[in-house]
Amino acid sequence: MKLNTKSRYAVMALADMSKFPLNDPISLRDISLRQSISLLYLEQIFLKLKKNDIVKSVRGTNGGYVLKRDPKSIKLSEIFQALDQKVKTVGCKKESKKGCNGKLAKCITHELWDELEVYINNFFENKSLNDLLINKNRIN
Amino acid sequence: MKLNTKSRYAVMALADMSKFPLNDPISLRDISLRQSISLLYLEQIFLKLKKNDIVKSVRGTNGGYVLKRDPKSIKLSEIFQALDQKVKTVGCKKESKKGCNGKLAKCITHELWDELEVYINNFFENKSLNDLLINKNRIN
DNA sequence: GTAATACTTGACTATTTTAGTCGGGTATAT
DNA sequence: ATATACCCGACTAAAATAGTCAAGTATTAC
Ligand code: FES
Ligand code: FES
Repeated sequence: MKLNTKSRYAVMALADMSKFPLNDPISLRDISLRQSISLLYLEQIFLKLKKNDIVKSVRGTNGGYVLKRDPKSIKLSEIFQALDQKVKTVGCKKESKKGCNGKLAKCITHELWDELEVYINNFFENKSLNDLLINKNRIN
Repeated sequence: MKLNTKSRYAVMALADMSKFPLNDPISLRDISLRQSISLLYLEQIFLKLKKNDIVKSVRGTNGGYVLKRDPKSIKLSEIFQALDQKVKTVGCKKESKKGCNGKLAKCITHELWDELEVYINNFFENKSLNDLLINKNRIN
């Protein structure tokens, strides 16, 4: 089980932003330099964050992105969702009656994996952007 | 975040086995048929389970695999480990002093991802094969 | 003793996913 | 005007996944 870079970078970038005065637009270029994330990749990521109302954009010189809400109210689960990222531990389609084996009942392990999915989603549900900043006295 | 089929099948196959009288060898062919998992793939999986002392093999006619220990004592974490499967949510090498950004300190989000890793591993650590069988009255 | 069953092992491969890049935009402040 | 910075779709190299294949060996049943 691996976490992909897109989600990781998204959280990293947003965490970076929330260390600065809110309402001040922050350019992706700055984030890119500070966090060593490819600018072009960040653009892709932020487009999705914007579409999902997590940030808003300010165009033109001195433009950039601004957090749309208080970091306290931005849950990690929202960020993941914004990037179309899902925790998928079951092998079947949840909506379907069929199991991962193609048969008409769910397999022996279905319940287990479902439980795991809920368990992991819980983690994301209970973390806000703000929770990352408790250590305000860090350098990076 | 996705779970791969190898881990999923491994647990499924072992769960299948633990529903039958222990000490009776069960052939992969049977498991393959019952659980609709490719026989050739199962062979690959069981080789690793064997190397990691989770099952033992009995060759020849009426042979198959036998659980080496009580299902109560086989933790999911062991099964995953046997298949070289790791939960990896951090972007960096844990042992290294460097962060995922190549810099000399760990990044802003490192602690978060590390926490998540521990959290997920906990789930696997606290589940045994036996926990899957509480519903003994299932068909599949 | 020979056939059938079933494990053993390493190598190989198609497909999918990931982790980005590229090109050509548009809007805004100075 | 011009530089900055967001916007957007399409593209691609590389890695991971999900298997398959070939060529065995050991054991039991007849
Ligand atoms: S995981 Fe849902 S049926 Fe197997
Ligand atoms: S995840 Fe470890 S340094 Fe970024």
